[in-house]
Formats: sequence, structure tokens, C-alpha cells
Amino acid sequence: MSARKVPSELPARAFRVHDHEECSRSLMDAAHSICAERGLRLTPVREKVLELLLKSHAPLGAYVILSELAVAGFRAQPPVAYRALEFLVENGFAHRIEKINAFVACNQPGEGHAPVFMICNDCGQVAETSEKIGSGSLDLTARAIGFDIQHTVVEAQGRCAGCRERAPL
Amino acid sequence: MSARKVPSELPARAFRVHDHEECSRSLMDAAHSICAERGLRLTPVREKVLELLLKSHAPLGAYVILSELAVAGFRAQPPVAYRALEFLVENGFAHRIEKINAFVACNQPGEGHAPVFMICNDCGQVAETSEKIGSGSLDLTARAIGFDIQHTVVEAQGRCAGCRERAPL
DNA sequence: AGAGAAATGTTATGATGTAACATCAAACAT
DNA sequence: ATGTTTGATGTTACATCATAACATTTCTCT
Repeated sequence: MSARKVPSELPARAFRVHDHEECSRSLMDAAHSICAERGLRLTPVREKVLELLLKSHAPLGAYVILSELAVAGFRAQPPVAYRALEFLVENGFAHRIEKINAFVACNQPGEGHAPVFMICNDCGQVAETSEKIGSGSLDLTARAIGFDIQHTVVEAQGRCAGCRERAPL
Repeated sequence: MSARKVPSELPARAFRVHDHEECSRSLMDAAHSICAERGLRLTPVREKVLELLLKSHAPLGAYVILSELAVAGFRAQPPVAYRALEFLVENGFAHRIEKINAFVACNQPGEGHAPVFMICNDCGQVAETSEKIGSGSLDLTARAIGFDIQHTVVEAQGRCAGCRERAPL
């Protein structure tokens, strides 16, 4: 347990006190800019889904999103939600969390990164941090066996600091 | 891309030529010993499921396992397969691969480790390597934000060396 | 043998995800 | 402005993955 350097970028905003409103707004703005830049269409459904993800303090399942869409007056067959999510994930505005079959808004859209998630089993919140692509032990191992990495899934489940304080167990 | 030390333990047997028969047999033996030691019951269904996983060169979905069980004369309702898999996973004889909803036999049962998977999108094979618990960037990040890790999911998707040679693209 | 715990049998259903094809709307060239 | 192409959405119908709940059997221990 040597005390090595602490990882450089550590947003992990989900577990920290922050202005969630402001945070959401700026990420939504970023999405608009990036789409404009790249000629992507942030259509009403896609924007609504991103908004839902941004407003949520925890990941949302596809069917939760679907019912929120219905509430908002959108059509609500499963493909509607899945297609919007696919767009958001493909273009880096959201991530899928495999371990819990749910989706979160990305907190650093536009930048190529390999997301890392810390999932709190108590409060259900998920913090996103990230690793630079090409560094990290996965890449090291991959290189050692000649494996060409296209996508990574790095997730940890456990308890966040807040929940541990509230209920030390 | 500095040439740092290569990770120490690198089974990744799935992608290497090896005596699969011998490999399966010794892992099955290990399972029997470990169960004996710990007072666990490697019942017929559980053993059969482990055997299926060991014989397979790629991860198996729960319903594939279920149909193989049926072929072998076992009862074949979903809970039968899921319960056997739950036992194997809980006790470290198998792992679940989140990204593809499938299961593989563990290639180093008995030792506490955080598994790492390399999933080849071409041949469907999966290599298991591992990290020591407590080291690794995940643990480092977790410590930095006070997160208590209980379980990790580390998976990479891409192309294995063999497939790249066969079809460079 | 009897009590308690663990494992299995069974039914039914819940949750998650997608294929396929029809329709509609935007972008662009003529 | 019109047709053409492409991308997005609407809709139906399934496919796939997973578990709750409760009955029954088997094991283990005394």
C-alpha cells in the first residue's frame, strides 16, 4: 500500500457537493456545441433523454427513461429510448454501465477517454472518473499479449464515502 | 508508450496454444479439492455446469448452459442454470462477463483476485488475466475519493493477436 | 429417527433489448 | 420548387436474460 501519486483527473462529481443545476446546464450546452461542430443532430428525443440523464443523480435504466419520455409526451416504444441512448453513447454524451444495465450522462464529453465508474450500492449514485487511453494496466496487459483494445469496461461496486459516514456499519 | 514492466501474472491461456484437456481436468480437480476443504457441495448440476464452462473455448450464456443441461438429462428451467452459476461465481470457480452476459470458468480458482477479461470480438474467445487486489488504478482512485470497493468489473473488447494475424483487415 | 438447513423442482412473470419494415423529415442538387 | 437521398422516427412483434415465490426433496447433524 505505498502512497503513490494520486490520479490526475478526478471529477467524481456525483459524490461531491456541487451545483448540479449549473453542472447540467453546462454539459447540455457542451452537447449542443459539439453536435453543431460535428454536424450531429441533437433532436428533441435525444435532447430530452440527455436532459433526463443530466438531471438524475443516479443512472437510469432504459425503461425508466422510456416512461419519462411518455410523461413528456414522446412516443414510448422501447426502440425510441434505445435509439436515443445509442446516439448519446456512440457520440460520447452518455455511457452505459454494464454492471447495472443503466445509463449516465458523460461528464467530460468531447474528449476521448476511457471511463471508469464507481457505483455505490447504498445510494445508487455513480461517479465517473477516467483514464487516459493507452496508459493503464489494461493497455499494458493488452500490449503484452498482442490484444488490440477497442472498448473498455471498468467499473467498481462498493460504498461511497458519504454512505460510509452516514452508516458506518 | 514507454516500455514498462510487463504485468507479472499473465495466464491469458485462451489466446495461447495449450493442452485444453489437461487444463480442464486440473481445474476440475482443483474445484473438487477446494469444495472439500471448505465444506461446499459440488453437486451434479454444479459440476456439470463447471464442466461445460471448462470445455468451452468461449463464454457460455445461461440459456446455452441450460440447453446443454437438458441434453445431459438434467431439469432445465432457468433457475436451475442460474443457481448453479451463482454457486460457481460466488465461490470463485467461474466469472460472469458483464459486457456479453455470459460466463467463463475461472482459471485460478481459490486465489483471491480481481479478474480482468480480454474479449475478442472476432473469435469470441475470452482471456482471463488478473490484478492483485488493492493495487491497480481503480484502487488508487477509490482511495483518493474514499470509496470502498467490494467488486470490480474490468473488461476490454477488441481483437486478439490470432485473429489479427488471420485477417489483418 | 427427527429437526433444521441446503439444494432442487416448478410455475409464472419481470426486465432488458432488438429485428424488421413503414413512414416522415431534412439536406442537397438540379 | 421539386425530386432524390439519407437519416430519423413510428410501430409491431419478438427475442433474450433473469428472478420471485413456493413446493418438495435431500443432506447433515444430533
